[in-house]
Amino acid sequence: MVAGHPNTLRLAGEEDSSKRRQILDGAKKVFMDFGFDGASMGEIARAAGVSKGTLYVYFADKNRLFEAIVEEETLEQGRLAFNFDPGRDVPTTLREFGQAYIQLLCRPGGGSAIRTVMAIAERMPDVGRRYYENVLEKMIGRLASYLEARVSMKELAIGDCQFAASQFMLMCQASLFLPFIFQAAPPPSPERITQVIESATQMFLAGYRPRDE
Amino acid sequence: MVAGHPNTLRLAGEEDSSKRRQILDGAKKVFMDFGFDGASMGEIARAAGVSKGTLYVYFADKNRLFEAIVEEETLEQGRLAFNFDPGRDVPTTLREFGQAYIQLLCRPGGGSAIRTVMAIAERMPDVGRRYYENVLEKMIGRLASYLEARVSMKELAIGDCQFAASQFMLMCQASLFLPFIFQAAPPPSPERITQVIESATQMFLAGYRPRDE
Amino acid sequence: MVAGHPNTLRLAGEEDSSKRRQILDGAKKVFMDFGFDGASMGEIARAAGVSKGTLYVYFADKNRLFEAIVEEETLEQGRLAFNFDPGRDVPTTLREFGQAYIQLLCRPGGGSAIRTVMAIAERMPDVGRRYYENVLEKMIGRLASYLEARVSMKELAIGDCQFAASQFMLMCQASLFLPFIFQAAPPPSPERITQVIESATQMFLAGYRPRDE
Amino acid sequence: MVAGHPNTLRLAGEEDSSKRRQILDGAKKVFMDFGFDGASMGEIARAAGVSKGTLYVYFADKNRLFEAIVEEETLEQGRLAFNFDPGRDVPTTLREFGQAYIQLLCRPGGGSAIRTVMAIAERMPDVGRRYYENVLEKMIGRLASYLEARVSMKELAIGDCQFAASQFMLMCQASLFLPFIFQAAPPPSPERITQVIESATQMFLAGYRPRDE
DNA sequence: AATGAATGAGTGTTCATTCAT
DNA sequence: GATGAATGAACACTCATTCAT
Repeated sequence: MVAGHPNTLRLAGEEDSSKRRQILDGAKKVFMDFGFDGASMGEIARAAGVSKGTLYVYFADKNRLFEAIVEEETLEQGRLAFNFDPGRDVPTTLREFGQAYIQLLCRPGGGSAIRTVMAIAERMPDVGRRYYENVLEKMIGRLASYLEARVSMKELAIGDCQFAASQFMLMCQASLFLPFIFQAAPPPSPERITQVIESATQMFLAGYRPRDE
Repeated sequence: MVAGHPNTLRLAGEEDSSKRRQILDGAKKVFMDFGFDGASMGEIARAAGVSKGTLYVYFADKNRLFEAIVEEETLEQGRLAFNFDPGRDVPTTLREFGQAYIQLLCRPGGGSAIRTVMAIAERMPDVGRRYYENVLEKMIGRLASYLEARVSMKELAIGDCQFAASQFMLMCQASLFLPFIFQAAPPPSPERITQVIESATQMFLAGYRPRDE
Repeated sequence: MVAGHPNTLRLAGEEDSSKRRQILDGAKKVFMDFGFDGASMGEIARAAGVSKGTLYVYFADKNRLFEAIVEEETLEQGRLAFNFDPGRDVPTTLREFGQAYIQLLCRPGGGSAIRTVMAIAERMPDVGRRYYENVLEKMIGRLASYLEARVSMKELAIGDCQFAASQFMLMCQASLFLPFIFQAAPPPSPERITQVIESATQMFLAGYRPRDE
Repeated sequence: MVAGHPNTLRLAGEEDSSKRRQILDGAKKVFMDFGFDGASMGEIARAAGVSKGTLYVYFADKNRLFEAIVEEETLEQGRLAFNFDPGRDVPTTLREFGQAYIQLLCRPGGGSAIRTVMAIAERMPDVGRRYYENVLEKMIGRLASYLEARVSMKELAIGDCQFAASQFMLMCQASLFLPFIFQAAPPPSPERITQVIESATQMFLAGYRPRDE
């Protein structure tokens, strides 16, 4: 009956129709602010400035709209550029990456994609998995590649670079992300973030600096 | 108006009535599996083996029931004992604590308290804050106290033990928690956990071992 | 199964058990304040200081409890004594009766039996009818008897005394009862009541004074 | 939040949408038959021939729907035309007005607005007050104006015309309204009404006819 | 394509009533 | 008799979804 929703027909690279764009923008705001269950299609329609019916012209149902939002966020965050020039020195690279990473996690304004996706991951495992793989794992992978490059330059001594990358990223979160996501503290100040990342960098270097014999 | 639900009258230490216990157990399962919004009072009643009406005999409303679940989980997790004997050596203490901590986070069986609380923290900030303070912050604090003891024994050189504790705990999660919570990987094997914690311990010691001059 | 509720077994004149009395008192207050639907059995139990279960020991259900209340109120108001001594002069008798009647109707403190019964009369016609017959019609009848006595003394010229009594009573309400019951005005002052009744009395006398030929 | 229900947007004079009209008609019937509490939204939906959800498209909640019904009834009854031409003689005017008034009060078909509003007036004082002011008080006022005109023509001798109007209206109810509203008697026959009003008219004239010196 | 009126299944909650103690 | 824990049917209300226009 439904011959296919517009979204399923879109070719890669085709630009969104303005209505579809409107909907995605409105829905993103509402989903991120209220979570999947807390967001109502009516609220989304209002936020998008379209009628409720129009939502269903572009998206088969609420799930699919949500998935589209997460997919877009996933792509966007997956596209984030970091300077992983293998020629750059390790401390600088780690510091800059750490900054960008924490800013992604602790985005002010509350509605954070990561929380929203975490929340629903149990009921929509594919959504969670894809977000993890395309954003976080990918980020880990890119950092890991950089680290490998420096390992082969003998500047670092790391057994499992993928794992080391993950370690670094989590250290960057220390004292920042959990209080933020549990609403136990206001978003951290830039100064605090800098301190934390500096410490993570030092620790990382202390742990993975090649041992002089 | 209502002079108080049975739960508000319970004395400390008084054991739960069996019905109340049943409800808490059923509700915990449903809330943890489906999240606050995804859980319906009907489903909870069914899971608890009581009628919907009975739910409201023991809890004023869905929010209060949820809060009671989280409170209980909070207390239970906050009561978790770790061996922080200041006389024990650092590597052993960190390893054992790390194991217990990761087992708490990555509890098999899906429905995890931490995810459920995270998910709702934006709309129920008090619930989120209390969980963080009474479980995670408390755990950090206890590890920090231990570290301080070892610092004064000159075995560690740490500026901010609270922060260092947080760093250690996050390192323990490396490659484990995020894939788990995003449903991107099955719960990690005990061996994998041991490896990760060993690495975190080594890194921690490398970073905070006192420098001989 | 139920061999008969205590109330159905009570002999006339037997005094109420204290529990039954408590229930009637509590229920009366709650029913008069909130109406039949607005009153809950729980609230009634609380007001009566007994358990909800006990309500059902004495009364088969909410309807029967309500009927008992109305019945009691009916009897009580039906027992109200007025001085209808046929020897007393008409103006005095009318004035005094009018006062008592208005005080019955416009009882301060809100919860008025008459409103409560009116409200439910469509759904419980028997209750309404019995209240009307045993209170209002009876009152009309007693006034009518008095009037008849004075008619036979040639002091009044009335064709239908029953109807004339009804006319007098309604005139006494002029400007008082409707604003009161529609919450459009505070309960009338005693002075105002006196004026109104005086006017009703004059009008009545003007209308039913025997015509001298 | 919600920018306004359709009803709030209606321009004066704009005719009701057919659905809105259907709902008002169905709800009126159910509310008048069962009272505010006795009426369920499901029953109203059925009576109106719409779905429950549709009720909430047009009215924010049950209270608002009820208020709209009463408001409409209020306006309709407030618009009732009476011939209060100051040139018409008093007995005719009173008789005709009395007829119309009693027909309003004792409308056959049971469900009477006046009873329904009375019943709820304690819990919804505004609704009660507005009904009284816009229907009954207004009617009293119009009769009072007519009486004043005749007073200045020396045809009547009345101190307080507002009060006299109220007296007349209540006398017209004698033996009619209370039995009707308490379900103690079937609606009165037209002949009976005529008699009652004739008597009220006579009494009124007897009381307020100017005294010849 | 876009609308928005309409739907009805589902929600949280209340409450008259029952019954084991 | 008296209790109060427990029930489940009913309620007001929400919201994802449909469909005639």
